[in-house]
Amino acid sequence: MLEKTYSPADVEGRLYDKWEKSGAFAADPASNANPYVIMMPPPNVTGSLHMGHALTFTLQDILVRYNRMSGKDTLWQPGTDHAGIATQMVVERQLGEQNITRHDLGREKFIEKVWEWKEKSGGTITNQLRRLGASPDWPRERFTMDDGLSAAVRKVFVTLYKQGLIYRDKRLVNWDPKLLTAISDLEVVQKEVKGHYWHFKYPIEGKEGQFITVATTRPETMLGDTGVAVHPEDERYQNLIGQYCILPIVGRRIKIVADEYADPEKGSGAVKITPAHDFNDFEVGKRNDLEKINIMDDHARINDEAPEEYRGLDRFKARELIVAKMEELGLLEKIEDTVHMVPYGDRSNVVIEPYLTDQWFVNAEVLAKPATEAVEDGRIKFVPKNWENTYFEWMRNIQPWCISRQLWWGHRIPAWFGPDGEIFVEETEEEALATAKAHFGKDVELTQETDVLDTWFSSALWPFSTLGWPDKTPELNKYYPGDVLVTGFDIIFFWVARMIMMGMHFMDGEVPFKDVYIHALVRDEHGQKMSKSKGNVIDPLELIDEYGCDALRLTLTALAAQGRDIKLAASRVEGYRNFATKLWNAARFAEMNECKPVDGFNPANVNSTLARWIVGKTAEAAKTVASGIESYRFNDAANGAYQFVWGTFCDWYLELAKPVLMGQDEEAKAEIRAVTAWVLDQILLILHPIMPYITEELWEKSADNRATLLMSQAYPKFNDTLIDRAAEDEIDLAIRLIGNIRGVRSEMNVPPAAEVPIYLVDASDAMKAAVSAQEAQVKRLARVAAVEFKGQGDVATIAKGAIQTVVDGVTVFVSVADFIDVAAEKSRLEKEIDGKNKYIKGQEGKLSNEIFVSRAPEHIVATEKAKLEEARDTLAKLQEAHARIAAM
RNA sequence: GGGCCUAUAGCUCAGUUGGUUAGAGCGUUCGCUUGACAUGCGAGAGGUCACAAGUUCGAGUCUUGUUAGGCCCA
Repeated sequence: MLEKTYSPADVEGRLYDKWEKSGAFAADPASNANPYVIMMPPPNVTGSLHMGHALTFTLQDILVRYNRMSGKDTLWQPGTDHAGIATQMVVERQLGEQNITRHDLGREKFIEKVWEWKEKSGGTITNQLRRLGASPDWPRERFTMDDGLSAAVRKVFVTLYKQGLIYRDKRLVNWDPKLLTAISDLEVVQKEVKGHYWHFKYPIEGKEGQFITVATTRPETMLGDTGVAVHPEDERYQNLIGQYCILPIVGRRIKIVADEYADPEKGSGAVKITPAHDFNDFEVGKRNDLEKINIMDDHARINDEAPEEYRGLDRFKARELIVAKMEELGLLEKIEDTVHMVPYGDRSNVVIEPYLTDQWFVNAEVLAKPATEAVEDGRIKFVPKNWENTYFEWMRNIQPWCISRQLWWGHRIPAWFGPDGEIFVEETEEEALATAKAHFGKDVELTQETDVLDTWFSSALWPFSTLGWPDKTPELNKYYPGDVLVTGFDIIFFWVARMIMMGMHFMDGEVPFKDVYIHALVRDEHGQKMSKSKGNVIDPLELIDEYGCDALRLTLTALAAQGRDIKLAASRVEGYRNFATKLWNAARFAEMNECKPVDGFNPANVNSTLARWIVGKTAEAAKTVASGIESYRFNDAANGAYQFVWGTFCDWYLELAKPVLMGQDEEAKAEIRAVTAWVLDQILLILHPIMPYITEELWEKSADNRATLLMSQAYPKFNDTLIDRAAEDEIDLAIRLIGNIRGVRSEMNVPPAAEVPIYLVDASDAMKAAVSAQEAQVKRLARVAAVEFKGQGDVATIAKGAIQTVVDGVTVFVSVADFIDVAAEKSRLEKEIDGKNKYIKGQEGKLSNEIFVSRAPEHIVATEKAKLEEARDTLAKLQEAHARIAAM
């Protein structure tokens, strides 16, 4: 006997172990089945499960479980990425507790420590994924620093280098002066900050007392100024173009150049140019041949290029001193308050410095071209489609991708420098030495590049590196390209774009996946982004503990409508937990009534109307849920299942089945038992991708000996011939009748316990047959003592003490005797008559409009006419009823 | 400044190609220890579909504009 409520904590761990040990998660390259492949975007190895993960992995798991049940050879490739900066920071922090820095250890020892950390703590997120019920092929789990994946990284690097698509260059990069590494544009967050515009006067060379005024938000960079730019058409400065001014404090002679970058509307219209410390100035400097002077070291302290008194100072300290000095020199014209954007590192949260260094770059423009085309011509589809714009926007303006990082943890760049700085790029040191020997004509000593690669460089290879590339493995052959990439929009640039570029370049132009499903962001119930600092983070594991994994999964699925963020409140999860309880109790009811699956049961062969009706509804529900999942309309799938289970199966079918199950007709009882068990099984199958635990548990418990796991069963797919219109008509009529009776009873305050007779006047033979067939059900559910059919002649007698309602044009007298309140019944009928009248007026207006009748499609006109007729019919009956009441 | 998105019941949201009297969950009101379930059952109230104009026989749905909010990029 099932317990009264479902207790997730007791089953989840056990079932997960059972699944995992059974091997049911595994792909089978040797099978003949068509593949279905999702490459799990590898979470950060330092990460722990947050709500965004819960959503993305729930949706992926739904797709995977559904396709696996649908007979596909399914590969869901799990793994984690090595998260260069994040992981290095974690381990450094740990060392810091013992007052050790990574420099104390040295590179090799430090990396050993990182691996130790990974072995010990790197499994956190994958274990949390198990708690979510995720079903990837765990034995195939990969890590971006694996030997195999590292070999792929080297191969890709060397290939791109030899193709001229990777190069080393001295360019401005985003430099993180705390982490001491370059970071990508995408790891920089622009923050609005209150600051100042300092207006400095630079003396014009040879013109005593003449100045040109420039405004800056970063006074300290003036130490690196090598020019002043004015707009070429700015009349104020025409005579100064080509002249020089003398940079105060430094004393350098710098040129005044004409460049359209200078905005005549802004400040004085003249702008100081620091090519080595500003991205825009870098371009201006290039156009005007200005010198690039780097005035900082990698900690963003002023270096030896600057006058002595500033050397070694932090950039912000230098700022103060320079402003003070300018003021002292009488060259500070004014200070304005302003609000401007300042770049911060998303990991370190310090101000990022545009910094001139040697770095390695990928020529992304070349790789982006085919990757853009693949989306343009539909080989890759974004769902929802509008994200394609975001993708195009970025791809068409793509910048060189800086892939080197000044870290220790990561793939060390396979480049070696000869004694003269000559670069040798090879997959191994031996090859590099050999190439160098050929180059120099003798053995030389090489030193390897100390930089490592951006983590995204290796994760971009994930769709093929995990399958064994560059080896031509059976997996690579079968599982590339994948079916869909599921991710959030914030990762389109990091992941999607780069995976497409790399995939197409190294897999003969073949795309890495056909669909990209972009899901929402999970926010708190007020629509705020969840963040630790706001304290509004909801921990998915806590929700799982409290409400069960299935409740969380169903909640996220039901809320995952396309194109809208998810606002999550615990109360929603509670509601869906109640759904799990409901399902549990339906199964419990079935168990109590001995509804057990019958071998060889064929839903097409059931006889009773009720059975035929629920079989048809089940077929419809299976279709709704399946097509929801297939079209990535997860909310439709969840709501369709919810509606069916609660609104149809529990609220109506089980209630209608009760008279049979409690009755004496053994043959009818046997059929209802069999069909109930069958429907319940279908429900478990239909719901399994969304709610894997409770369904598996009920599957196990609702029959004596299940041969296989639910998760390995075939997903239900039915023929529409199972839908029986006649059965639908009969049951729907019964439902309408019961609904109407309940409605008027409740409105007229008839005590719920009172069982009262009803009379149907002038019912058609068909209606009589249907109502008679469902009499027991109507009696039970509408609390009716007896159902009788009467003619017009009986009306006078039965009207007494009756309230009246009209169902399908037939007046139903609900004989409530003493409970009747004539005045209330009269006004109730008047209200109903009013409503009908209003509707009829509208319909008449529509149908008397000749243009509507002539232009609207025939079937629309026909249905509108039919609706009008029906309303008129009902109105007439209601008016008669009202007249009778009024006469009392 | 450029781009994208959103505005429907008190709240959170569905509403795929225009066509029933616009739906759900939560909340709320009334009533119920009805033999699976009070994590429940039954019945109700609650909407000028942001605003304006247009296209159309017909607009929550399409077009344009306005307002408000959000996100991305500069």
